[in-house]
Amino acid sequence: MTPQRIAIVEYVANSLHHPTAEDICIHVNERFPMTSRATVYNTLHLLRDYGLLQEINEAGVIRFDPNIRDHHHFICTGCGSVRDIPQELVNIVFSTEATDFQADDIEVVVRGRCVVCKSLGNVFVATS
Amino acid sequence: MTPQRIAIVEYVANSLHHPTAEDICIHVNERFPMTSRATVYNTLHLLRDYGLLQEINEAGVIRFDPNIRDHHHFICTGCGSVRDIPQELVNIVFSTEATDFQADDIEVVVRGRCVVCKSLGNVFVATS
DNA sequence: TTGATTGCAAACGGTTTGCATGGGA
DNA sequence: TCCCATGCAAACCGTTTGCAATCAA
Repeated sequence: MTPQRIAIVEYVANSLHHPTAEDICIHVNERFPMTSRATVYNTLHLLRDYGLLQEINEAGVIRFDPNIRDHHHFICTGCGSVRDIPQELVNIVFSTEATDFQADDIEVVVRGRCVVCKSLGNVFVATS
Repeated sequence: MTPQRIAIVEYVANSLHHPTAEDICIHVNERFPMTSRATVYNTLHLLRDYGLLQEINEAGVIRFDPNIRDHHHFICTGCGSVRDIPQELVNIVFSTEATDFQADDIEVVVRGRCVVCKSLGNVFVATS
């Protein structure tokens, strides 16, 4: 456990908005300048391999989610933010009779507008 | 409508496995050598803009799906293939009372092993 | 002649890798 | 001493863009 790793873990663990690797790089560098991308990615992949966080790939960009319980995701089409939806709120009935594959995991992604973007009338804003 | 465009449309329309842009490039070049990536992407984006196909982004790679009806996807963790799941097979009950966002679209991704990988015992094969 | 389509090559952005350095056990 | 985390830079891969050549109307 090095200072850089602690900073990465703390930042991801305390974030509610599923930061991208780039977000994490920027914030860790505010506390520990000169922290390289390699270190950030290396640490995040270790955490993932140990099952301490989830990777979610949204539109080609990997985001990191400290919530490892079964849950689903809401993605705002206004501001690009990603939030968790507790498993309990989503009830899926999936008829497996007509299928020949073995289902190991079901992921639900809900897209729409968050309360802020809804009130602001944001319809689409590039996530740059 | 140029020969290249017709080849692209035919290939995507007749494919059941949701080809990537690279897959499409390779197949179109078998019929029309020298077809450039720019042409393939350009045509695919046109088709998408006209609503004639869907883009699905799986693990950072864009795949193209000629099925534009509402449906969901199964992704095989053995061979990486992607298949459609008809809307009718998936029944989602989503309680919106506890949420403050506006849900516009729900996407379900089922991961598991297809019938072939199940019988071959494939657990994970890199999709290269 | 005009506009759209094409091929090429370079740029782009996020991610991964190779390698030398340096600190801790 | 050995191992492993680190920083840097380059490579990588899929995608996008700029531009000149070409084709059809």
